[in-house]
Amino acid sequence: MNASPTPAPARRRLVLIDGSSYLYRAFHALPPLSNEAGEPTGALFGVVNMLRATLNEKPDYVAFVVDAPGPTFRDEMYPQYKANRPPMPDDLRAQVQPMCEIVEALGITILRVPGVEADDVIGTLALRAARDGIDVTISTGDKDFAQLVRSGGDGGGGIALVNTMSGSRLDSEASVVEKFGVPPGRVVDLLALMGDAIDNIPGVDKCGPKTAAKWLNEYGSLDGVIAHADAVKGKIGDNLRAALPRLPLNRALVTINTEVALEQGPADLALRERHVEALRALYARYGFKQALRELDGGAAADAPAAAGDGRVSMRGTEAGHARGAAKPLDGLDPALAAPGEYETVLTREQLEAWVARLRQAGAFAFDTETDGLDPLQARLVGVSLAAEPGRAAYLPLGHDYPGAPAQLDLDAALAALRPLFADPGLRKIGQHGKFDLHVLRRHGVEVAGYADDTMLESFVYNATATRHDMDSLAKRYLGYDTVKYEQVAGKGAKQIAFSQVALEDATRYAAEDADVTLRLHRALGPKLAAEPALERVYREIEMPLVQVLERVEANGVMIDAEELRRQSADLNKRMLAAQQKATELAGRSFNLDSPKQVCALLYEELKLPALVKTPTGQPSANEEALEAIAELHELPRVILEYRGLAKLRSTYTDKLPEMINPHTGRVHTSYHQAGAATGRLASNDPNLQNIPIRTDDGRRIRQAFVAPPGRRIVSCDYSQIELRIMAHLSEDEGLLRAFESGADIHRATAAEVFGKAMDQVSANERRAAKAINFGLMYGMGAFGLARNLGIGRGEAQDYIALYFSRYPGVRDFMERTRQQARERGYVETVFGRRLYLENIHARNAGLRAGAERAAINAPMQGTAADIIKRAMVSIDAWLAERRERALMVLQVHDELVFEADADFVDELIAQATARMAAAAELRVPLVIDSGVGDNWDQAH
DNA sequence: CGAACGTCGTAC
DNA sequence: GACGTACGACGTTCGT
Repeated sequence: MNASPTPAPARRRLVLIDGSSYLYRAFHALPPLSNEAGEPTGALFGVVNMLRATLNEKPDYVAFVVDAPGPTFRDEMYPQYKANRPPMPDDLRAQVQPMCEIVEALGITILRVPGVEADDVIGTLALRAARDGIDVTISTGDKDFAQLVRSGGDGGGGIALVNTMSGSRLDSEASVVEKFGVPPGRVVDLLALMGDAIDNIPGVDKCGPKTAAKWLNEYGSLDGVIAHADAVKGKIGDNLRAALPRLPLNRALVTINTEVALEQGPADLALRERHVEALRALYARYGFKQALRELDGGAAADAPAAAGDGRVSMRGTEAGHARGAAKPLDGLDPALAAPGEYETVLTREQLEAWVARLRQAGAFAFDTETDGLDPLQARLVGVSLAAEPGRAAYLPLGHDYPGAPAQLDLDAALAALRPLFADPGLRKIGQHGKFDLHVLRRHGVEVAGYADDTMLESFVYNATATRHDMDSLAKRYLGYDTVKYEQVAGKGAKQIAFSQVALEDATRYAAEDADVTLRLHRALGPKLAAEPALERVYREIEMPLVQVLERVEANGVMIDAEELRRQSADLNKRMLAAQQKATELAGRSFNLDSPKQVCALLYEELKLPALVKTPTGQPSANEEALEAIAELHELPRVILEYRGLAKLRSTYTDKLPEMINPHTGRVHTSYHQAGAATGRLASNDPNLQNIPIRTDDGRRIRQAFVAPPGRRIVSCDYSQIELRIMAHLSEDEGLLRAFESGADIHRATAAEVFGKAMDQVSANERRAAKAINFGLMYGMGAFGLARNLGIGRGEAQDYIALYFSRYPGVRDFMERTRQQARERGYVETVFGRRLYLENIHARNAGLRAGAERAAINAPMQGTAADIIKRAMVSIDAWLAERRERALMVLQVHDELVFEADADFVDELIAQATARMAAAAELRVPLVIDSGVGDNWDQAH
């Protein structure tokens, strides 16, 4: 609570596990699994997972507490105590012993105290530890323990309650009040009134948690309720008066005894070294594969490296939050953590009130709900809106199920919203809003003033976090668990369309989306604003790009499906021939698509040498491996032939025609703006950024990317943009001069490295220089270069050394970059985009080296991404008045593809190349190559 | 039977 | 172990 200037030493932590509770709950919650020997394992499995989760939190002390056989003080007090509980099922009883073995092997102390119930052991230890300043977590499924919860502070530890099966957590008085309606001190009174069927304690008939809490808040305590029992009216009042005599006993029974005499104290419960071999045997016996893997591989998992020099790495702050502090997200505005109130808008009046409220607010968050995930085909089902945290509306417009309430007319409702969305002065906030922009546009609503996108805020703030979806962001930045889509619509075969979801559930889910988006923006906006460089990347590059990408996606690209079908047929013919040949050579049939079967055939049956290994150490059947043995046998070459053909057919010629949108007749990829950590876009559904070009068979596919009659395909691409950026960043004189002169850069490099005149450079020397140029940008070493060029490692090392002696600025730049990564924990692009390197201080040398390579590559790849994004925004602005004449249809990292009227091509090329070249001011010129044709292949 | 993982291969 | 960033097809294994 009280923030001290220097970080306080971490509190010691004790976890008390209610073993019996977990065993029972896991047994009933999980399906009756068994291992290969037929022994039941379901409950065991649940308990083991819970234990592993518990140990991941690295507690200092742990106890696994179970009931000892024999009567306890409660039985003496109340002979019927737990009398209606059935005997333990045999299948569960069989799991008790193995469970204890696993607990022991994990290094956890098992406590079983005769004559004392597990609850009282836990209560006693919890209180003692808290008094000693230890933070206590009680892990149980039993809500009775809520009576012990307290916040830490003033030298005392806190006592928190977690239920790992439901994921719920009570860690403060306030959270208990929120859940039960009464503070921890009144929980026993509440339980006494409610009774407990499981323990055979009858409470007040028809009195549940709500009534009990109401009475307690009215009369202060159980004694107060008893004193005023006559004042309670109605049937339930009679029930209360009938139950009066037993209420004091009830309270005694549910009160956890915290003063039991115990031999052990908290200090005796220190976690011991786990017994790996014993665990391995137990896990193997019961078939716990995941636990086994963790046992074998998990030890290598490094703790995330905190960034050096006291700068706040986002990763670092997260780790800090995660460490079980009482408030999961310190420093968060409490208004952003309060529960929300959501309204279903069904009437004209409600809608008008919301329209007024949104306009009044000057900014609002919105989200659309649809009947599908393809933004170019989905139909609108509803819209949600929020203008202040905690208050949101869901406007259902297409829910259709038996008994669905009447909803506002779609067109009328959109007509009411249209002026809001069209007003550029009214700021709109979304999460992955490109999707919603598509949907709204297709329903006749144009959006202006799309000002903030929380996905992009998160991406620019820390691109390293791989997920930027709303659920993850809410968890990460608000400590908030959202309602999941599956929770309202089901999953798998049982999933229903959102239009079938009951309005109540739909509102809970959809309105929350808008609410959480707004809250996230309130949380992330200031974080971003505190970093001016990042704020600029977000404002000046990413946000303007959203609408541009939306247009590029909506434009789509025309595909000649007939051409692809012809190619598929041709590929198919050749695949069959290759397959027949392979069967002949192998002497039997096998699945050419299965690396496993290929390996078995080549290395075991045919005894060919396995020269290449996969990253997991197994013999590989990849191209390199097959090439290596192609001299020894005909079969590898045939497999390679087959593979090349199969790849083209399955990934491209068969797939692309399937992806044609029936409404537009074109293919619309989706660009993922927060896809690549370096800032590059990623393309999917389908991926149009990896259409083949290097081989003739592959390149033919580009002939199917066409323009309609009277139009042409125009391609403009940056020439050697990443190398130019390397020249800019390194300020290496030789490299700068080479680009200044406009020479062929690989030839110039070869001339420098091999000490020749430009026109004396051989094809082979140029090839080597090109490999060096590219390899360096990826952080490649001598080994990689040697493999790439098929030369010796020593020779490759000589080339690299020679290169660095000719281009010393490049060497210095690379060293500077590595150093910056180590010191600050991140590297940045020319425009200030940052990439944090998680593993830059990893103890594992492989991970660390990988992070260093990424650090070297990211400024170049990322700057190139920034530049083309800026160019896209600029070109799109110019095209705004000329959309009939030309469309931007594809982006492939350093290339933009357009479709244009034949008589507009020259003007387009002039503008596009000029704007691409002007997208950055570097120390070298940006050069753009362009081409025109009837298809993408010709345009290159 | 679907999810997750491993392997392979395409692009820049 | 050894070249950065992606997506996706296919086979296989896992877990429900």
